[in-house]
Formats: sequence, C-alpha cells, structure tokens
Amino acid sequence: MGKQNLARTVGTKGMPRKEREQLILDAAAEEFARKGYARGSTAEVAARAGITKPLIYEYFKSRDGLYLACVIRAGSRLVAAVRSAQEGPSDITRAARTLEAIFRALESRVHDWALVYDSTLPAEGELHDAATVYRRELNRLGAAGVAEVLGAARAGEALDADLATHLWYGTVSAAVAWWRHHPEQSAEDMISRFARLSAVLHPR
Amino acid sequence: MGKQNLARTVGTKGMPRKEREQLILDAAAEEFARKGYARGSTAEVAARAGITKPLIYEYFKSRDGLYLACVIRAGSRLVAAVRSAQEGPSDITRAARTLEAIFRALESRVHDWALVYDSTLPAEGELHDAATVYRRELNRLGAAGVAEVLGAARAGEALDADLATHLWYGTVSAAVAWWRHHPEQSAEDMISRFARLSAVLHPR
DNA sequence: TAGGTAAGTTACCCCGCGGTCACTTTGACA
DNA sequence: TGTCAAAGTGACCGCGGGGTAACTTACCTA
Repeated sequence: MGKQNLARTVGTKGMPRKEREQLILDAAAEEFARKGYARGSTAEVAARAGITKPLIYEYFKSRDGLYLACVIRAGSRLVAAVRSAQEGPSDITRAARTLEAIFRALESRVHDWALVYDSTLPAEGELHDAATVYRRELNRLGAAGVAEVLGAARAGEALDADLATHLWYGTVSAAVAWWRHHPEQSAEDMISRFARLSAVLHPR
Repeated sequence: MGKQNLARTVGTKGMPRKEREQLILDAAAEEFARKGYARGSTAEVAARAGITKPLIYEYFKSRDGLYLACVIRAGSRLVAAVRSAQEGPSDITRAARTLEAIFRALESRVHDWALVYDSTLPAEGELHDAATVYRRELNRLGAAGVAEVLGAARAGEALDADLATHLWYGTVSAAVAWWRHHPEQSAEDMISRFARLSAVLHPR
C-alpha cells in the first residue's frame, strides 16, 4: 500500500511529468509557429518554458522529436475536428461546415495550423512524413467538400481537381495567416467574414 | 585610343562581370527558392554557379545583399508585368488579366514568386523592407481587381476587403506552389485551368 | 534523519555557416 | 615578353545552435 504509484511521484521536482510535457509543447508550438521550423531554437523554447535545454532533450530526445510531438498534437486535433464536421448532408454545405470546423478548432490555437503546414520542413524524413500524413488527411477531407462545390462540373481534367484542392488549402492558410495578424477576431467572426465573401463570389 | 574601355576588360578572367553577376543571381534564386531564405547557403550558391564563396562576397557584399539583389530582380519583373496588365477596361476582367500577367511573367521563372513571398524572411530590416515594397505594390494592384469582382457588394466591413486581398494572394501563391510541382504545365495551361475553375465558382 | 533515485542544471563539445585575409592566376597592354 | 591590376581561390576565424556528460538539488521511503 502507498507504493503502487511510487514511481510516478518520486523525484518529482516542482511539477508532474505530464504537466511539464504539455508546458514544453505549448512553448515549442509558439516558438516554432512564430519563427518556423527552420529558425526556431530549442534554447528559446526552454527559456519560454522556464527550464533549460537538456531537460527538453530528456523529454523529447531531439529537436526533431520535439517538433514531431508538436505536429502530432496539432495535427490530430485538427483532423479530429474536421472529421467530425463531415457528418451531415453531402451537398454544398459540407465545404462550409469543414471550414467552420477548422476555424473553431483553431480558436486560441491559431498557430497549430502553421505547425502542420510549415514550409521550411525538410523534404524527407520522419518529420516530413508525419506532417504529410496530417496534410494528406486534411486534404482528403477538404477535397470532398471542394468536389461537391464543383458539383457535376466533371468536365475538368483530373489535375483540375488536384489543383482545386491545393487552392482550397492555400486559401484557408491565407485566412489563418490573416487571422494571426488580427487576433482580436473570434472564430465566429472569421466564419461570418468568410460567409459574406463566399456569398459574393458564389451566388447560388 | 584603345584605352577608353580598358578598365572594363582588364583582368577579366573567363567571363565579363555583368554576365557572371546574372549567373550568380540565377544560382542564388534557385537555391533560395528551393530551401527558402532561412536554409539557403552561400556555399551552395557558389557551387551551383561554379565559383567559390569569397567571389560572391566580392560581388554582393553579404548574404543579405545577395538575397536583396534576387528579390529586386524578381520583384521588379513581377510588378512591371502586373502593372502593364492594368491597362484595359475597369471591370471584372481586370482580375483575370492580372492573374494571366502573373502566370506569363513566371513562365520558366516560377521560383521568382517564392523569393518575394518567402515566409522565412526576417521580420524587420532592409531585406524585409524591400520585399514588403514589392508585396505591397502587387497587393495594391491585386486589390483593384478583387474590388471589382466584389463589385458593389459594399456591404462588407473594411476588414473584409483586406481579408479578400490576402486571400487573393494566398490563392495565387498556392497556384504557383502547385505549378512548381507540375513544371510540365505551361503558363497558358495554368491560365485555362484557372479560367475553368473560376467559371464553376463564379458563374455570371 | 539518512540515503537513494529521479529531476534538473552547468559547462562543455562539435559542426556548419557567414564572413575575411593573404595569396595565386589571368589577361590586356607596352 | 615582362608587368601590373583585376579576378579568383584556399584556408582560416567566430559564433550560434544542436546535443551531451557530469554534477547538484529536491523529494519519497524506511
């Protein structure tokens, strides 16, 4: 008795491991989102988290390991949100629902998007693979909505659909980037802005 | 006589200065566009250009000076192309003309776009200022086209117009990024793809 | 309260890259 | 063909950042 959770607390200096882990991840997400994968530094992350560099390596093995954890957390959250927005009618409204889900998921976590879509990630390797998994899945889900907007306009070649999907996420990325410069906007604000614009562009 | 252009040719080892300058700029543009400002290295640029590092510093003073020259060349070309596309009727066709001008200007120079819109540029300083000048000008020109598409839909707030302009360039950037992955496409191909897509999205 | 173990830190190594200096090579002209 | 200035290079420095070894500190148990 009194021994079963010994290993959990022994040596705990100041903070339980899980909690500190999230703290580091928060700091890293902010740092990497601000400066990008290429320019973000582990020392800076440590400073933000109020600890020192070696502790980060104790927790995450390497700089890439740290970024990987960030991407996984951000990516899986996003995918879950977008996935749950797929329920409902399979018509033009799906694209709007998807978009709204993205904005709501990013509320007060705007930088998560930048982690998954960081353009300075290496072109190969574990990190690239992980990011690609989330991008591909978000792409797949987004493509469904895009396809329904394009509707029966089957005329286009296969590449047109591919391009359209890229444009979709390019546009969303631009919107998110704009949002980061206007942090006073709520998710609902963004949603209604987008609704207004798309009404002008696509009057049905 | 025979002395007036002495200073031009004396010591010319292998190649006149202007020519080598363009050669270095080509190599740098490719390197920086591939890896981004943050990760591009001067040694690699030198290798691509078939010379050594100190010569780059002889020609361009510093790494930032080199990038600056790249941005100026790329940015001024783009601005000139887009500007000349503004002549013509002030109606919905302007946005299309602007877009076409961009694609044509980028034919066989796709990476020029990435140089001006590189997201890893420092947030302040001479380099940032220069890039901002071109971005702002392209933005201003693009905004005119966007405004005419939005038309009399004055209903939106002022911020909506700002957002719309950002979305415009986000979308163009996405298209250019897609183009870089499909280099076999010609500018005309891209233009007609875009025409098809926008016809579906915005049937008038 | 003694001691053992995990948590956390200090001080260091190493490498890549921006940047430079002293030296060598080239070619136009007398 | 010898000379001299410009063109070009090899070898080096300093610094910043990833990564690690060895020490110190805090907490839990007996």
